[in-house]
Amino acid sequence: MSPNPRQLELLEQVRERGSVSVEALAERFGVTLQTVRRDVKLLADAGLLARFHGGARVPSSTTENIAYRQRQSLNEAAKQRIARAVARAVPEACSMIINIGTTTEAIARELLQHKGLRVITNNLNVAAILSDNADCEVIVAGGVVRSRDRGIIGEATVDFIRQFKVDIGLIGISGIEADGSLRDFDYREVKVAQTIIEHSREVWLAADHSKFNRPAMVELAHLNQVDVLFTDAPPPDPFPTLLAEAGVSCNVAV
Amino acid sequence: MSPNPRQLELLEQVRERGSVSVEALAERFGVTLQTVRRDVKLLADAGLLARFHGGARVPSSTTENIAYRQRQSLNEAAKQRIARAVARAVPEACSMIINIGTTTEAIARELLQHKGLRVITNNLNVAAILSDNADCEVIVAGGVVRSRDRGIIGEATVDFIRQFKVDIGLIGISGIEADGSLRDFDYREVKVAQTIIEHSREVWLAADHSKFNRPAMVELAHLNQVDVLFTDAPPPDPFPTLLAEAGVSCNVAV
DNA sequence: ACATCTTCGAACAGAAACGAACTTTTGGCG
DNA sequence: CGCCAAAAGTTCGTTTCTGTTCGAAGATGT
Repeated sequence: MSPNPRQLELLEQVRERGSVSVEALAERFGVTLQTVRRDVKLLADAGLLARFHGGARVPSSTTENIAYRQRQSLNEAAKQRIARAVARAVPEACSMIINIGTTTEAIARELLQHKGLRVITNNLNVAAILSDNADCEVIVAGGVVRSRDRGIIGEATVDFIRQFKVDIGLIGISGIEADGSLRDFDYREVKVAQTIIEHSREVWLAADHSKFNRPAMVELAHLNQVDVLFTDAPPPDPFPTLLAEAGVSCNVAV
Repeated sequence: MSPNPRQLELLEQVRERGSVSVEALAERFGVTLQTVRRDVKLLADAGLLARFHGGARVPSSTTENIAYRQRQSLNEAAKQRIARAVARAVPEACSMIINIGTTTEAIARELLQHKGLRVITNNLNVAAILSDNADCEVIVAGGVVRSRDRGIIGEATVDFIRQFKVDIGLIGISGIEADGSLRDFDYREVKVAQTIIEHSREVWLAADHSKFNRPAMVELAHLNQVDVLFTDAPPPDPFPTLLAEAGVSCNVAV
């Protein structure tokens, strides 16, 4: 089978929103319900999506996973903008480590056209996305898979990442506090992120505006370990000062 | 093949716009539809673009992936039966290593209801499937991701797997020859499979009937390293004798 | 459990796209 | 100028896609 653009976009729609009704899809593409059903059946048979009475959704869907997908569609536009800005800044043929997070997944999608990348990641979704880029060597870190977001964490993951040293370490986080500390919720994920920072020549942080002043439990790092911050809106006080003191260049995506 | 200027520009057009209709291309170049089709066919055969009914688009390996998915639907019923048989045989709360293959993915789906499993895999798809089982610890092996089937292969993968010793090693293969040798196509995958065999207390082989007498390049192992064979039809001669000699118990799924 | 409203899927028909075979044009080259 | 080969155009039977219709299957509310 060779899927046509409509079918590919259908897939994208479903992946973006988690689930879409047949009717909405028919409307979107200006075709009849029956045609959408045919497309959906085709893609479902290929295992690329799952169907339910009235529509289609992403194939994997525990409750947790859906929650994650929904979080993914939160601030979707902001994430997209950040992702594009990051992708523009990434040179061709460089090596990177990319960690867990909905923003980093958006970035991975934007990197599909880059040539000669070598990407190490502890995020199954990032690995799956980038494995579609024939001109990108994807290395996935070993370790325990967390079902919530398909992140790979744990001691083994840390050991695995230690083997490398890359040009760019790209991390997403849960929160930045007013003292300049970067924080996350899961202790084991923090360990991985710290290792990524240590093994990157340059550290890029991707965080949309909702992350500023958002509290999280575990301290991961401090702003002065970061080289570039990518975000979607000018940071609120006191962050401009903090960023300047820490020598972080701030890239606000428009 | 030596593409003419029009064909080169056609390629460029497709890459720029993602996908273009045959008609638009014909218009663009002032030639007939048939000529465009000839060009498109040529470029598609060379793998430089993918075609769909009505036009052409970039050969995103989502497409290759779909080809893989379709292979998955080949002998689907047989694989499903094998998968169910394997799942019935897997005790609760055991540890396993599962390798690459469409059959092993079907098995992963059947294991979604098992409790207390600990699964190590070098297959991103298996990892993704089983991560939906909240009561299953999934460990993914680190290494290079092969875009064709999202298998993880290479030296790092071998090293990673060496850390473990599990109850059951579950492998799928490309072919079993009449001398009892198990074979596959990719050298690096074979290395991984060998390591899995070494680090499993018991080796289970899943192979549908199409695998018997199917030639493949690289020798992976021999039947006498296998403890149980799961298949969907009684093996043809001379395999019954071979299996008996090798002490392999054969489980034919009905 | 029943009635009702949706959604689904099979079957058919018209339209569009395809591919094979054949013809025409184009551009050397003796 | 005439010949030849390669590229492009033409024609036509075949395949693929899409919309339509209608009975079956699935959801929903009482």
